Amino acid sequence: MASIKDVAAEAGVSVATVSRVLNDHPSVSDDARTRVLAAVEALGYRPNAVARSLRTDQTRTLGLVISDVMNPYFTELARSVEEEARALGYSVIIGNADERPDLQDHHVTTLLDRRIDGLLVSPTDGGSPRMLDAARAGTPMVFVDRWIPGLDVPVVRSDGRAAVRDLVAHLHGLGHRRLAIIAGPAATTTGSERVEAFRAALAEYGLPLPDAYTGQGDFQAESGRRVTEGFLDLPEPPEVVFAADNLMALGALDAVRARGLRVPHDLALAAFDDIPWFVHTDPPITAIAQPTGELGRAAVRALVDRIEGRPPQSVTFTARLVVRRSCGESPVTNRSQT
Amino acid sequence: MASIKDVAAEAGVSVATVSRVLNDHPSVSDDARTRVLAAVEALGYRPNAVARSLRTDQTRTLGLVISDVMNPYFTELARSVEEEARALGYSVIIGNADERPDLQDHHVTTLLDRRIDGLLVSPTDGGSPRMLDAARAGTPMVFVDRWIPGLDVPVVRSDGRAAVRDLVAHLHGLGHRRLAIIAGPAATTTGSERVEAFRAALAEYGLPLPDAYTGQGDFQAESGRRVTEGFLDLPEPPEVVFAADNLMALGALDAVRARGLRVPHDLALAAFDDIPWFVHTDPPITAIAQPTGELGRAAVRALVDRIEGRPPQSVTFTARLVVRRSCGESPVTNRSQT
DNA sequence: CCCGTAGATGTAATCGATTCCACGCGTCAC
DNA sequence: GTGACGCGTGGAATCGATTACATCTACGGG
Repeated sequence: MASIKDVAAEAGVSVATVSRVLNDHPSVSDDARTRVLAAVEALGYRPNAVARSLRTDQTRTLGLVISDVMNPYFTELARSVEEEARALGYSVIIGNADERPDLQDHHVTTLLDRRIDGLLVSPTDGGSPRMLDAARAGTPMVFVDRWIPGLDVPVVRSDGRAAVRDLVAHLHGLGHRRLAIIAGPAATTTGSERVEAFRAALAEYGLPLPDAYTGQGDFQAESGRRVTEGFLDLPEPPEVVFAADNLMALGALDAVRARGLRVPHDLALAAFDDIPWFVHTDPPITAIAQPTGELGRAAVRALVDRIEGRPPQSVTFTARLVVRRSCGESPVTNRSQT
Repeated sequence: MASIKDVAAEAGVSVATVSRVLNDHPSVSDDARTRVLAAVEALGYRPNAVARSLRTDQTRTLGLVISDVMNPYFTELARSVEEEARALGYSVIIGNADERPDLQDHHVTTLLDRRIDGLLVSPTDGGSPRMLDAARAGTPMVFVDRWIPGLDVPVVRSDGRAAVRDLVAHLHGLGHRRLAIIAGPAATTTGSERVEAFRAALAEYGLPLPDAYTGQGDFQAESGRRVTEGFLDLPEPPEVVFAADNLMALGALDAVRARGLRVPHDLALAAFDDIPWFVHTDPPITAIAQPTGELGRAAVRALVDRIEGRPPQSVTFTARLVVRRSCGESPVTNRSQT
């Protein structure tokens, strides 16, 4: 593969001049520029990004560490992150942590070894040592969706409290009184926040959230199934199950079906995180939708601001309730579009 | 950030010795090794992968260029690719082409500029110039799922002909005679192959595949919707629609619903590419399932073989039919598990 | 006792870019 | 006429690693 030296030789100039042409530095004669460009064309030369990175100490690459690529929410997040990054001239390397702290650490380490310019993280746990070190050492970093308290790292996320309140109002209006939740891991902010929001909203209606109605999940479908089975085995099962993410809602749906029961007739179901598929399930699932694309784009902008020396900003979006049919028929006026 | 020089100074040895310890070269004294390791620990030193790559001319990184990350089939493929690559000591950079040749080119260029060790591609079109150049220039490359004829590049894919035959048999057994297909872009191998397989299978039953029943899609949901609407507007609409990928099937489902019609009662539906969600749609969708995980892993192994100097092998897996309820009730004996 | 050899280590070249510094030359102002 | 200045250019240092080659020491055999 041709190097800058070959181009210089071909054009009859020094490597310095070639470099100047390539980075369009002002002081290059038209003549030299033309010859260099011709040589570049003739040799099919492309600058070696590795060498350039070594010298300039920047890779124009962002790392994105997410908890689970197979979760459509994160897939969409990853997609929007890549799009915005590309628009700003950066590439993205995605690390899939699969909700495992050890994998998360592995990816953070690898990304740091590759000297990525900045890190976008949706932490799986309370914060692995590697990540904390990196944050404290000043690696440009932004948390997205989930975050770790006590670190001076901007957070881009969405607030679901209002939407959870709307959801509980909707459920209460439908006559439901025994509401249960499948929570996410307590170590994640989204895991605990959603439970708290739900509990608070219930309290407004004077409803309790008994321990028996608080199942512990891990954001994966299987845990949704397991917890839901537990609920159904209760002497007095809940009337509604609220899953703290979309995958667990799917597991819950499976569990209900496996018993030959029906949603919403025998058990109503709602989920946090809306995804396109929820329109097509039987029945369509009522969910709380985050502006996922906005989230990803804002996170990238914050990170790039930080990298390029501008002050980065935390951003909080607002999630909203999308009513479908999985909680029972609702008054037409309360109906959102599919 | 500490460099190898700092470590050398701290340990009181030369950088050469540090490098030897790090790459566990045999001729290093125990004493030196201990001191170096202590210095590494003390400084929290991590080798700079960029510098290492420049010198050794290998990045231990694979590029994966796929057509659409949001398509669950490709998401799963990407996930299995990353897993296998990690197991073999490689990282993966994913490029999402969004079925756009220009984006595909952009990603191939960027990946090549970064001097990735090898490229895994599921081409969007007949082959962009950049890719053809790279293939001919000897860049280690493997095609996965889709491929470009006439290139000396191993192909890892699955053969759906038998499954398509099974599908047609299933449909014929259910009494359907007017079968239509939503094809993918003719420029992609999967686009044209699936139509051919379908046509051939129909021929075995003496059934025609009229042009009116051959809709042109682009592997995206919207095209499935559009084509299906066209079918429904026909004086004699088909009884079954076979979508050449999962997203177009979803679009078709939407189109049927939008007219207040029902699947399979008014129009039966089947899809190529099975995904977990098809179990949960209303009705569950009959699909042809590829061993996606196997595909991804085999592709990585082939590519790494090529990179490390072993002869790479093309691999073809076999897809299989998974019968659900979207084509009508079928005899219990013919029922696959969900 | 000396030489050959093997093991441990250091010096320096190298990978492919960027960039500081110096140099030559032409132009312009005084 | 000359000094100052600016432009275009090239030489060489540099980024952080790897590795060929040289050097030195110790040890064993003849």
